[in-house]
Amino acid sequence: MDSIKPEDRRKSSETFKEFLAQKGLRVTNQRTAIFDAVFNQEDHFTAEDLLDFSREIDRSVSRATVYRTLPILTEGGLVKEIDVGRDYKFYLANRGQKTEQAQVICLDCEKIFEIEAPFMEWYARSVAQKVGLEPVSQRLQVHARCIRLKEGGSCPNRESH
Amino acid sequence: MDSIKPEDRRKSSETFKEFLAQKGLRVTNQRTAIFDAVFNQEDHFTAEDLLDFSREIDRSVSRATVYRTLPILTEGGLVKEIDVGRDYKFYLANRGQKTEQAQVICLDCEKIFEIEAPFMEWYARSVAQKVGLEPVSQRLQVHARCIRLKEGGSCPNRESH
DNA sequence: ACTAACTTGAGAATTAATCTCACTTTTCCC
DNA sequence: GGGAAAAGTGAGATTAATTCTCAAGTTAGT
Ligand SMILES: [Mn+2]
Ligand SMILES: [Mn+2]
Ligand SMILES: [Zn+2]
Ligand SMILES: [Zn+2]
Repeated sequence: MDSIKPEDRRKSSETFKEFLAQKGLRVTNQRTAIFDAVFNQEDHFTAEDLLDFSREIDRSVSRATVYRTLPILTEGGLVKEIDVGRDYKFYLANRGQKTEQAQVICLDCEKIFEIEAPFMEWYARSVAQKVGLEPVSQRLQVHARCIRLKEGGSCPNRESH
Repeated sequence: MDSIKPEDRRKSSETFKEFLAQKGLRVTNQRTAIFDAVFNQEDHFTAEDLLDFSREIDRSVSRATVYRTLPILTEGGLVKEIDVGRDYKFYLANRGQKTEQAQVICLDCEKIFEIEAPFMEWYARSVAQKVGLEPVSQRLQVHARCIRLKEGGSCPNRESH
């Protein structure tokens, strides 16, 4: 449906080179492949997913380099790291969404939705204030079920949401 | 400061026996030790912590049994499981607090505070509704810093909070 | 081109959590 | 009280995401 325009991807790729240069990091084929793989994805992906995607671009990418590159991307704000309490993490290309987003995890289809949560920062601040602390970041996760599927049957993972 | 009264502990222990019986589970020394260890703790603890605490009560408790018992306690609502994104979980004796609690994690002293977060359920509902989902549970985590300690120096982990 | 510093791949290591299975313990019936 | 079946347990092996090690390959200035 809404795939990424090649021009956007190219532009992002330029940004990435600048990003690396600016941090004194070298531009390598592997890092570029990983970066491109990240921004090919519309949805959440795991490190292992990313290894596969990256290898479709550059066969030589290794698991170690994926795991080494992800922190660079997340700390640089290019990728969002999401931990919903499983024993592996999810990642998401950061295309400049709002910071006030919650994760709604459907218990029926396991899908994760990034949903705007207005005033979340303000709300978190009001909570943290109670112990004399100042928020640096906050996250809200909601585990939920389809309103429709009250009884048996799986969640319509497709267009339903 | 506010330690648990022996009578309360004994009462809880009775509740535990009923709890097990009612689920068709057997009352063993190990389970009892683990339960007592849990309710000796005021604060958050890890599975490994709990192993130590339990062994102080019954030397024979094994790691396997701690890990087997924790799900029984959490599913039974006696213990609250808390995942703040580290690679191990925390647990907390459930003494019947509000369900609307957020975790505020101090980045200076690593301490986790369970803080009341009024209207959190309502708020989560308003977010989940946007994708046609109905909340089953929700969690808000706030990473924060001491308002005072803007520059160097460690967080006064003691009475400060 | 030269080279120092950086980066990488393969596979070993780490570690929270789970699993296996021979051996106990608990329950429950007599 | 025994006795047996079912449930539970400990020790140690296993799993699996992630991190580490280090020899070999690359990058980016000179
Ligand atoms: Mn986790
Ligand atoms: Mn793990
Ligand atoms: Zn769904
Ligand atoms: Zn603190």
